[in-house]
Amino acid sequence: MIKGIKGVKDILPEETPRWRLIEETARQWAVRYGFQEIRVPIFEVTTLFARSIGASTDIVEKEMYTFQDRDGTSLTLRPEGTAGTVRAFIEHNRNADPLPQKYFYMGPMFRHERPQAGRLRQFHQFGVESLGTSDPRADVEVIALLWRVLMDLKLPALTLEINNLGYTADREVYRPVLVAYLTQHVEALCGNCRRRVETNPLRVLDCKVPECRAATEAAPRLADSLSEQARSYFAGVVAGLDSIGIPYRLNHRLVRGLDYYCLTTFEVTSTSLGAQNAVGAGGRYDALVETLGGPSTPAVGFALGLERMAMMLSETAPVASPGSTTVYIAGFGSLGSATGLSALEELRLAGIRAVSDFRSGTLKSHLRQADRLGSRFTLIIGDDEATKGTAILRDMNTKAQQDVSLTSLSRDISPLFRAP
RNA sequence: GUGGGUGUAGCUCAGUUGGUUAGAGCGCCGGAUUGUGGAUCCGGAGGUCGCGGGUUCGAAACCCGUCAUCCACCCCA
Repeated sequence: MIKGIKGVKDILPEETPRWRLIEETARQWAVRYGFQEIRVPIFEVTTLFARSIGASTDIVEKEMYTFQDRDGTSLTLRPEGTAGTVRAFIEHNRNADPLPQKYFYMGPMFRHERPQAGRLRQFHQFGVESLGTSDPRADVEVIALLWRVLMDLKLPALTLEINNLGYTADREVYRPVLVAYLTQHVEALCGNCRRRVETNPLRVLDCKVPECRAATEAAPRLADSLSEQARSYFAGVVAGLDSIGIPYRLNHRLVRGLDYYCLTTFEVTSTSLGAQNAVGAGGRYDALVETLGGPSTPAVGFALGLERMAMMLSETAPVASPGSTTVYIAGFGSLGSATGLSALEELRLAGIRAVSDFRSGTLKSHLRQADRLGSRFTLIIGDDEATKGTAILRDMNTKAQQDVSLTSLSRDISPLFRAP
């Protein structure tokens, strides 16, 4: 038997209603906030991701699905959505259009990781990018959108945390200060963090190991090394969130895993998720457009993990059965089944959801099918009815039956499905 | 990449200290008199016990390997 790939899942019909709810909610809020949908390719040249995400990040170093095209160029299945969106923005000269350009996207992403709860190799994200505004209110707008989507879906136990990463120059001031402190306390750090002191000291602050957390409790804070400009920008974000009532927590340890972030970063986690507890996260990335060869353009964005949202939603699954709007056609006997087929088509053309089971040859088995499918009505057409040019319409709840004429079928049945 | 748990019917799982035709519930198909569903009763289909070796008179069970899957580390949405 040919099986699916490790970490790549089928979303079966029982789950798709939940997915549609998530997607439609996200789309609706994005549009309300003035974002437009963009659809970018699922694969790009490898250098795009290496340059944007950061060559020394885990994603680029060991998680990308990279392969050679027939002409030898290196291509990669997108591990996230920002790079492609920014590439499209540059390539199509969208900065020549009225700014800001605000996009949202939805679709599969690919990362070669070891699968676990809430982590797959093909997973799905909804994301937004707001390009061209360097006002704190743009950050607030994006965070608000993120929060509203999650609130609308009533996802449980959420916390929004934000932090100020400052400008690149600020971090360069802070880095040696932090490294000096960490070197004094190396013995207290976990093995991983000892290595990180060299490679990526900021991430030590984000370590979950209790010893590391204790050791860095008294560490000098990035906030104290920030320029006046960075501070006042962040103050604007915080004030904006306050004024529109978005609840957040400051977390000076919050460090994102992608290199392109600066200033505002944020993350929403849920305690109902397991180890992979981040539902959505994002931040500002003012330098990225230029890094990728475009005009200097400030930007903010976020991404939401759709699988993780679906996991949380399943606890309060609001799946409605479609049966309440269905007519089941029970056509049996040689003439009856032929007539049933045309009745099916007629109702469908009239906009009514009509189904039948072509394996059923007896009225009894038809009714069992109709019941199992949860159909609201069954239209019975045996040979007798077919010769008379009529059918019996049975209400499956009340068992009331009435004759209907086959010549006026859709006209007679349509009113039954009007909203009361 | 590292660690731990689990692999028996479509699904959820039993299966005694190794013992002969491997079970249940749900689901599926059919029947309970001729054209009327759900309940009940009856019957039926469906399993290389993940795979490959080994121990043994005998393995679903014990041992080794392997694969898959789940969870965790790591990392991230």
